Amino acid sequence: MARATALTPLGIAALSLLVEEPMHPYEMYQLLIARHEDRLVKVRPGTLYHAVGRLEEQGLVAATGTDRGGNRPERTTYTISAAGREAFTKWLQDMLAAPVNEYPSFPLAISEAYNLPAGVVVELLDRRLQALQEQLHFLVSGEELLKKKGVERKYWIDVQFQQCTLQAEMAWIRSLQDQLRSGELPW
Amino acid sequence: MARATALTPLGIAALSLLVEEPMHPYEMYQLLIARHEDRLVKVRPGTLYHAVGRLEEQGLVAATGTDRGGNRPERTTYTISAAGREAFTKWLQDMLAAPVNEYPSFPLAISEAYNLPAGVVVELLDRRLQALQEQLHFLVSGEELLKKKGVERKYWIDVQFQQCTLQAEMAWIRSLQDQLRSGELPW
DNA sequence: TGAAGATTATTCCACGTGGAGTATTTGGGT
DNA sequence: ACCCAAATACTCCACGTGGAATAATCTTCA
Repeated sequence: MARATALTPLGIAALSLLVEEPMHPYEMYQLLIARHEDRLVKVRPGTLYHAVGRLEEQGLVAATGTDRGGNRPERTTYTISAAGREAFTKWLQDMLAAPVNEYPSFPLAISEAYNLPAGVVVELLDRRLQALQEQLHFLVSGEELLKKKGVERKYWIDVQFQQCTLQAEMAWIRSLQDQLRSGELPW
Repeated sequence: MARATALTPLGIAALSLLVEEPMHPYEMYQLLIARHEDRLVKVRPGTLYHAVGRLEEQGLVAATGTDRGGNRPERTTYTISAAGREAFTKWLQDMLAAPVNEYPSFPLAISEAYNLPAGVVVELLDRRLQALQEQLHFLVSGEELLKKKGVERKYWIDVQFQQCTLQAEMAWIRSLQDQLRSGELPW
């Protein structure tokens, strides 16, 4: 029940699963992958075990029973505590209400782009646009699948958000390319 | 001259400064703060020294002379190497050409938002909008200052990029709020 | 039947980060 | 002339991450 160090995204993902029902870390891992949550959180087995361990130390989850199937290593099942539910909703509220700078590296690359010749920058951004286009297609078809399956929309609003920001980035890149090609932006 | 582990953003910022001229870590720190580069990279004195140390181990920079002013700890001046210049432009090209998922936490928060009542979500997003509005103002006034000072535009295109993505996020949030308020999106 | 490979389930270690700590020195006020 | 605060210039430690290692069991195809 050590001091409350800030919750990590993976810790949040774990708590979110434990809100549904108690489970053991490896089951969390499988669920996160199956649900494609790894699009939103970096999911790595090693990190997950550490994350759950820390949640336990902080008293947000508790180990409740350790069954074993066959002779495999025994699986420890964890259950979320009242404090865990509280910390989870608190994190959620904080993250929705207050933006935090997470220092993505594309803006940094953009700001250093003047170190390269204009023509090269245009060409590199072309490649980026292609990759972004693919991501967009992926998101759109994913959305259609979810719609077809009849999954309630409130469970996948993040897909629309990602589409929205993706399109904004693409539009900006195109406009920069135009300005570089036309010479409107002196380089 | 150890193996080439991936360059970190702060390492890139350091290299970028050393492209201009040799200097010692603390001068880098001052310059990064003075130029407000800490908007794009997380700049922490401790981390900076480590970052430069690693660059040296990788042979991307070299310590060239250690003067001392007064009786203060001696300052080691670093110079960028040919390999350093190469690694720098390579990073730049890679980052411009290929998007990398950096797992920002707002999408995660969005995707978990269904755990809160619709009314609360709307209210939390209101607060977020206010904060984003302030950031936008800050960016716009920063832009005006740079324009007034006559700084060439190629040195601050990142400001426009940030404005663009900020506005996209705000627009999306407003549309989500509308859908929640009107009940168009069942919660 | 038997070997190869995937799956299950977890531990361990090397690395980068960031906050706190340290020690000197300059500048500003009284 | 003196004291305090800020700046200068770094070092160190605790923590989170992620990739590799481990080891057993289940599947699959010849």
